[in-house]
Amino acid sequence: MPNPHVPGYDPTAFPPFAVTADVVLFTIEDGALQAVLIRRGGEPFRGAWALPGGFVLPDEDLDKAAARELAEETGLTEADCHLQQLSTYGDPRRDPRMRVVTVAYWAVCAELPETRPGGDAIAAELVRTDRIEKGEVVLAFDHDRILRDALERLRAILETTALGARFLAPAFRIGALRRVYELVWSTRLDPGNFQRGFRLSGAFERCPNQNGAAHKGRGRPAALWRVREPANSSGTALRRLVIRRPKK
Amino acid sequence: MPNPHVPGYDPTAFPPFAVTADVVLFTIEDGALQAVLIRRGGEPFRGAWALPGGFVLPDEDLDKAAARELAEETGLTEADCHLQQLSTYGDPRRDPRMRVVTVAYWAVCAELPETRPGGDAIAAELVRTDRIEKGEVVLAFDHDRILRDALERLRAILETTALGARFLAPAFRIGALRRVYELVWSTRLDPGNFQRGFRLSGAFERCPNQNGAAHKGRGRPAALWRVREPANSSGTALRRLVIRRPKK
DNA sequence: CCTATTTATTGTCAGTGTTACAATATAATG
DNA sequence: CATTATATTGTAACACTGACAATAAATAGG
Repeated sequence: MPNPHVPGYDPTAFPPFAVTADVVLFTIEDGALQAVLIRRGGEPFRGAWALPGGFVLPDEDLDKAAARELAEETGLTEADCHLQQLSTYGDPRRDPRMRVVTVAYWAVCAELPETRPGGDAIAAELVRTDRIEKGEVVLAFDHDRILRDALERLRAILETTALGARFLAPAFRIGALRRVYELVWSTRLDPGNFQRGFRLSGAFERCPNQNGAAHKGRGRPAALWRVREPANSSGTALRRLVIRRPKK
Repeated sequence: MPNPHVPGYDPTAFPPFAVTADVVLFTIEDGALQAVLIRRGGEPFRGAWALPGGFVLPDEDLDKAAARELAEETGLTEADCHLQQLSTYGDPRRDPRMRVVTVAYWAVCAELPETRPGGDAIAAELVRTDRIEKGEVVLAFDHDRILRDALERLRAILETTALGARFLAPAFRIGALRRVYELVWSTRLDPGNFQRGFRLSGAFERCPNQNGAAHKGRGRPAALWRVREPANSSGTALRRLVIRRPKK
């Protein structure tokens, strides 16, 4: 079999590379940004937390592999979450057993199902990202690095897209979205200014049945909003949002 | 050999994946943004342009593989250019012969050497990116898509980092850097406003030997500048620059 | 030597966006 | 009905942007 680039070069002469897809799935629960992790049962790194993921199948696209692994380990379908490639990690010693190149993805979802479509319970658990950033939680392989990179990407992307809304149900209140931003950025945002940026962005629209669900709390009930032109297949083409992350 | 994630799963049962590293190298010549490409000699895509690249070695890091391929095909060392991972492409049918996952990189250099350190001539040639964007040039495999993604990344990154200076010699004039921006963004920038953004960014400093090389042209000679804290190993930590890309 | 020409650099100013903060509105709770 | 909590609107100082004008410094050509 000829080489795709250099003639006379035989790739089968090399020991095979394994290619995996790992997913950093973010969600918000208990007022904190959380990552979905799985506790390792076997060696190496027995008992450590690891990202959900696994081998890319011989005839499977990378994106599909990530979506499949995510579905298998969390029960989430492609419509439930935003899934996007992050980066690829291929240090020769990142897995002590063999050469594994992993294509890392990051994802955002509103709520984690308790059970899979099949019916059996989800093995995945939630771990607060602040605990990981403080180094209180041990992650297997180079998953700590991957998760930090994903966090950085998530924080950056919130600044320019309406992706923060993927942490919430399709119909949400502005205050809830503001709280998403505050949690992800670990900062405080002025409600009035957030409101203005939110409206001027043009990325959202009022829900028609605004009178619908009143909320439980005390104060003035907020209007329900949703993302404009939602579910355009993958949700990639979200409009530019103009909410700035404070300098300090 | 056990599976890194799912026990009882044997990766060697699969046909092997080949992993390659391909590089989109940008440079400026003849007043145009150019990409460095190689003309394919063999099938498939004989005669089409392709990105420089090749197989990752069994015990080689991805970044090192990209740097090695770049050096082999263009004679550039790591210090000569900024090299950064772009994205990974793994459609099962992207190479008709076998399953090849490619980790794509993008790079920026000031000047392409004529000969390799070894002494033999460089096979790589320059192709104007505008011709590729217009579809006048046929690229092999999915390299057209990769190149377009790299272009998008390059344009975005110029907005927030001082990376544009990597298109130039270590000591450069502000006007030359402005011309880089204008070429990459296909736009016109006000010299005065560019000057202000340039200085306020704090990313640059005057060269001590400012009186050094007077330039050839007619008008007032410009001062020479350089990037602050240059060559911090990889050049990743370039300061945030505040030059905005015009809306239209 | 003088003038035209070219590019660099500084200055200006209106328009616009941002930030911090105050004020008002609306409904639930006790 | 007062209290409370949140949503929403208003405002004024301030910073930044964009278009353009003005000045500075050199060279080329007569």
